[in-house]
Amino acid sequence: MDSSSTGTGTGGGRRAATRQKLYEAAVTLIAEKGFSATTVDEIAERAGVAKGTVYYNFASKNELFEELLRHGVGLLTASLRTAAEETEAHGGSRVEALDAMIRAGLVFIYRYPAFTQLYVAELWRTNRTWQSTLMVVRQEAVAVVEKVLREGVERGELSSEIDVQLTAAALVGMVLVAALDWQSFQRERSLDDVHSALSLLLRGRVSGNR
Amino acid sequence: MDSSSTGTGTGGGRRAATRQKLYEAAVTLIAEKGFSATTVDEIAERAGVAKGTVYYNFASKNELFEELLRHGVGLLTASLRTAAEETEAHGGSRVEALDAMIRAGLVFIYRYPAFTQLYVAELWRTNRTWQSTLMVVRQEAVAVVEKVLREGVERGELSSEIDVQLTAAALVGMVLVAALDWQSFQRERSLDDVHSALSLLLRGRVSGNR
DNA sequence: CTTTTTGAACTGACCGGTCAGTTCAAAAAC
DNA sequence: GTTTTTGAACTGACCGGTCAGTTCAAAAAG
Repeated sequence: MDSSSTGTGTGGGRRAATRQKLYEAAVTLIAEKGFSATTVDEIAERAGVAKGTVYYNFASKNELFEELLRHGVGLLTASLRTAAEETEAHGGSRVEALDAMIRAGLVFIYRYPAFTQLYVAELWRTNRTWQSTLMVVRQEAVAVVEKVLREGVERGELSSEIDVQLTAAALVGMVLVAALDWQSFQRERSLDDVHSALSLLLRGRVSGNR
Repeated sequence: MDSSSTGTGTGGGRRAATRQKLYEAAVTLIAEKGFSATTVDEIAERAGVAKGTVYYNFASKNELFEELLRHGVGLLTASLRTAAEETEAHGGSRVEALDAMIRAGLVFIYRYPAFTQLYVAELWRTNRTWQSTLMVVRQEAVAVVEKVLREGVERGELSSEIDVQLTAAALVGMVLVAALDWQSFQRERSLDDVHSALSLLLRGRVSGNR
């Protein structure tokens, strides 16, 4: 039993592969139409799998969704952490680490636009159904940004006036919305364009003060 | 005959009052549960109105939603424009105008959290149903920010390096996400706290460069 | 002033259709 | 031989939209 303990990886058994297919099918459908407008039959069909298989792999439509959330945010935080650590290893400043994380965030959204759409659409809902799951994964992701901000303040790279929590939220929002807008309404721009614009804001070079 | 010609306002006839009640009922329900999880029966019940009345006032559930979107974003853009104009009238800089608009945005989200949740949840969906409506109202709101940015660049207050469209998106995102996070996860903070944090970022005082 | 008429606004029971979730015997994969 | 998948059948609840009928304030008629 439990041959799928490794979770996602390609090495996983048949089971893991099926779950992956279901994730991919569900994420695009739910991003397009929302959770409750998406039917289990549709998910199964797009995944090329029988409906019974969905219920063999997940207890319910709800649980499929919650595990999808955990799965996706796990990928994001891993990516952010890597970006921060690599900057660290190369002796970069904390501002450079934040810059690298912005880029990592953009790359993630570029690769998984559907997941990002779905996450944004659900995060601030007053709904009790999966809010606990969402709060946990959100905190996991935000904590990575907060940590780097705190380090920046300690080292004197960042103003000690800043409110770490609120600034973290603002930075995340900046990246999230700029990236989604880029994907939805300004497809012609390059990732570098978007990254430059955000980098300018982060480094305080928009209003050319002082 | 035709006593309801005035449309919305308080002076409007019975019809306008009913529509207003339906907007208020729909906005909270849809923010909580999403569009398709919200039933017309629920909306009618919360508005204290019979189901038939919904269909007397709106062609469909869909149209009710679209008019709700237009209504809400109309309020927002009016508020943003006022903030910008008042700064102008007092001889304030364009950066101060942006700052005032950030505040106006926060006040709006504070007053209409449900509408904001719903807007964010729907804006970047790949759904074709009401995307045209959403694109129109979004453009209306973003244009106000872009205009002030452009003026700032012309007057030399803002760096000419900036990309107006992307920076506008980033600023909007910053406000949107910081405010929603504040409302959802950090209720104890004051509006001034949030405003200060965002103002710092706008004015480039986070990374104390130069 | 009183009676009658009008029609916009509202009501709520009802209908056709849909969906999540369950079950299970049999096949396929390992 | 065990695990996983299949796919069809079934259920019971729910939902968007319809429509025949009701209400009532104000206009028209007397």
